[in-house]
Amino acid sequence: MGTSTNLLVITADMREQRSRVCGCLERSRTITVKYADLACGDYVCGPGVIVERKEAEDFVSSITDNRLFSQVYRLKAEYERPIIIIEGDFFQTHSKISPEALVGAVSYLSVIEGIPVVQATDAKQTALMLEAMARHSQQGLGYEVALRSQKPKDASILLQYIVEGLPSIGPKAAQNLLRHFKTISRLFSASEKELCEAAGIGKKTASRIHEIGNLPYKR
Amino acid sequence: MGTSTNLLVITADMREQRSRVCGCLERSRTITVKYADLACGDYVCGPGVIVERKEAEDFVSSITDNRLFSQVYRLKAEYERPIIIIEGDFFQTHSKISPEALVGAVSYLSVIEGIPVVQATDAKQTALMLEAMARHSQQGLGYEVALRSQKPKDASILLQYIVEGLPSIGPKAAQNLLRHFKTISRLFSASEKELCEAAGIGKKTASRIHEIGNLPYKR
DNA sequence: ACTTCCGATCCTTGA
DNA sequence: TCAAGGATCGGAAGT
Repeated sequence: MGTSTNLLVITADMREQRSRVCGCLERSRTITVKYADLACGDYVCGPGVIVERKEAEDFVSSITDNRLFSQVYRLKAEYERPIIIIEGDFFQTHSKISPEALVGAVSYLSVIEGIPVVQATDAKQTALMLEAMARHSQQGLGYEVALRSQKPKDASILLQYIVEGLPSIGPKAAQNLLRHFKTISRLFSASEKELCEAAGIGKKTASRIHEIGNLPYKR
Repeated sequence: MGTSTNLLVITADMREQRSRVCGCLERSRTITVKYADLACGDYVCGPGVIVERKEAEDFVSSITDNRLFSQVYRLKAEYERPIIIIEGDFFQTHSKISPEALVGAVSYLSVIEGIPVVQATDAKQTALMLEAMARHSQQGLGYEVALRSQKPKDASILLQYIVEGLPSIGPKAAQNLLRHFKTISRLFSASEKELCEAAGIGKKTASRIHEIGNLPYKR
């Protein structure tokens, strides 16, 4: 078919510049690679399409140390269609993580977060995949793309994120505190006794929170 | 064991009944397998979650004879969240299809259709995956993922860490804010104008901080 | 992601 | 009514 006309652009994160994937992409005739400092993700393949590329080892360790989940949170906040590409076989890493955890992670991403998880065998295949994604998202396939609707960006999750910074406060306690005090400002002006009134917050936790809120910064 | 309470149901298509996948599923303690004549797809893992399972060879031939696309159409028409599981390595089939076409198909499914394409090595892994998907779609995670982890222990660093949770506030700005206000409590009770007095904080950042500190939590 | 472990919270008892 | 005990929840750390 009388081919294509428009130039395809992929914007890659600076840190990926020296990767084999970028090497392959730059060799491609149909793709122009640009570089930028991306706040999250590694490759922008088209409007709203962000790809986070992870080598198998890195995928596994990002599960282990919780990086994956905060990354997903940011990807979803900034782009319509985040995609994760895993390079290599993550069941074959030398980590002691259980297979259930790996399967669970993929299921979590697909079912709960709605993020496609694509597996590639090597950098070359990743590059090929990125190229196809760029083509699809920039030129479409002849008809309009029906993207799943994205939830309106939720500021409440941001508040929770901040409150979770407090020691011994996880997601549950953060939600309870915010439900009770409504705003962060009020949360930090509350007395120890008032803090106890929030569900799940006892004397001990209350005093810890209060202490930190009023602890003078030394430096 | 005390685990869960509600049992998980997966509805499989009749034609899958004698497959190894169903064998594995039926052996599972947590899953109940039911059978039905499904109009499309192979496994219903939860409300709106349909899985189409394809062995590598079948995946490839479904591309060449265009079956894949009509199947996807039906899956999307009937279910909220279609997922495709490919069993085996589809780059290793005996078909003459080009790698580009394979990669292109996966990209199409992910980018344009928003359908996760999950690769499994064998029937057992497929079963494991189905189980996780059933659990996630029927019961959710069962817990909440922590937005932040590895909180620092040292007091001053902790304060900085908390303040860094604010959007567009990095280490530098956090330090400046804390030096100026000394405590988190005061920082969050400050007015917009007062916030500007801290080094490196302009009108825009100040208003952002103030906004977040007084933003009511919705949930 | 999952599992395990431990401390904090909450709930019941019983004096 | 309140303190002591145990059941439960939630956070943190490890795989």
